[in-house]
Amino acid sequence: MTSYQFIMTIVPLKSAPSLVEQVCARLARQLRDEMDSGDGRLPPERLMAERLGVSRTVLREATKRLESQGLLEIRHGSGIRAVNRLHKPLSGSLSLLLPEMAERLRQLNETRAAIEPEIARQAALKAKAADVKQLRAIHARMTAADTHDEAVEADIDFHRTLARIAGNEILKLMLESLADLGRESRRVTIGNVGRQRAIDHHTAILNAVAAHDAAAAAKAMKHHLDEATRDLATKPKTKR
Amino acid sequence: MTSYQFIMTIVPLKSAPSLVEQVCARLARQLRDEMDSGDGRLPPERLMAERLGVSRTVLREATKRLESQGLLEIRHGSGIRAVNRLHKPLSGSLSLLLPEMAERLRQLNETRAAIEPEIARQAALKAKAADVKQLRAIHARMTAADTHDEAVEADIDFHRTLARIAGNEILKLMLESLADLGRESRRVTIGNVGRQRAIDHHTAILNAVAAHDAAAAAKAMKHHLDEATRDLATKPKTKR
DNA sequence: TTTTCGTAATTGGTATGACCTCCTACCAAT
DNA sequence: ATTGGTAGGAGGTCATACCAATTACGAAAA
Repeated sequence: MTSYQFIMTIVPLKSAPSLVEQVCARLARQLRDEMDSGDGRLPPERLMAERLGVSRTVLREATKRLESQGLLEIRHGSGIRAVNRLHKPLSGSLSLLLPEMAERLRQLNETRAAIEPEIARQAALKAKAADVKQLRAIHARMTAADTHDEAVEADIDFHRTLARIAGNEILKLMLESLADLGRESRRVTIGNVGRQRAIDHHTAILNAVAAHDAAAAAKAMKHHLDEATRDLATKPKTKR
Repeated sequence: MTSYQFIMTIVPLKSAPSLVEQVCARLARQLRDEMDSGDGRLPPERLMAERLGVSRTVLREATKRLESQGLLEIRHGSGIRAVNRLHKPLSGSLSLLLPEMAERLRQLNETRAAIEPEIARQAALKAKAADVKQLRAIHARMTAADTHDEAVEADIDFHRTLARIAGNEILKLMLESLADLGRESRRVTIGNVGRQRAIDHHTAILNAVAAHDAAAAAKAMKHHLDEATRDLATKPKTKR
């Protein structure tokens, strides 16, 4: 056995995690373990740093990172609180990846066409009575909306609730991440002319979900998105 | 007009962005504009801080955030360089959302079943000769793989390349983000028994893409993923 | 008693300087 | 040509001081 062979079996040492990394991991773990407690307010920076035995610099860098990950909200003068905005990082990535609006919308619709029929299908398989009731309430809200913003929020809420019912956290997170990207295009797809049709589409989807008809739900969702894609293709005057 | 009506039209002031936010935006913009220059090395922290007219504290917090977003890599003692790891944030979110392994795999497969047939379909519509040639090379690599790790990398590369060919950055990013989640499950799906079958499935997908048969590509991919899901359901002994 | 105003206290944001620790480049010795 | 040692560069951490936004509280006015 030569000395080279001995050296080749030595595994490279892994560098020790920095204090910032350690504090991040610690805080993330605590956030998960105590996620239902109180109003989510965290102690002040200075106190947390002291308790963890690190400098305020380390604590600040750690909290900044967790803010970036969508786990914390930091407010100047108010304090830090726990939030659940895990879609935020992907929204950020997508904005960086696709700065050009037209191409962003094209890819967005293509992506939605891939995932939302499956979401609708799963929702139809899994919906309970309370779920259907909630969908109807949102649907009524969208029907009764007085302003465009109200209609947009109801529309997004409808889709979001389907994702929740579908029970797949990954798809739900993806849809949530896409929501901000798609907000502007809804000005076209559910403007005065398109809104009634969107409402009709939602009705078909809702009925299929209530009836636990997975195939019909997927089909209705696909139809809804195909029509929206067509709208956007024929009305290129969306504002930036 | 009452004074209340006047007050109701006053829009709340938006707080000025902090220096950290401004530096983040500035650096992100510069990273995008100069993304092809050199080895991606950024100047030292102290120098960047001086040039931007801010303290090193602000610069550090900003770079930490950009690291968290997958745009930078920071190495103690070596410096900071630009990277493209936009999938990193979503990978992180997913790990936080789904700590439990079995449920993570179930949802992962469900998600892949939604998006990968569409990726295969688009790839079939858009593939050029060079794309097909690349897929064949990867395929040959997977066929000839001596170790499990080689096979896994080739498998992931095959799927990743289909996503690139498909030309949808959103779907590509999502698939990239899922790759780490799915690495362990491939120990089952392309272990010694399953590998030949996975290779056969890839062959069918590759042939459909080469023939620009979108429907066949989507169908072959769906079949591939359904079989993988079945494998995982019958072999629950995946290691943590 | 209720409402409004002013101020102190709290809490995050920024700057500075010092020092520690890891990594790289370079020179001297073998 | 190779190896070992060291200086210098670059990120990591700490402490302190001060700035800026928000909240809480007490006093004054209605």
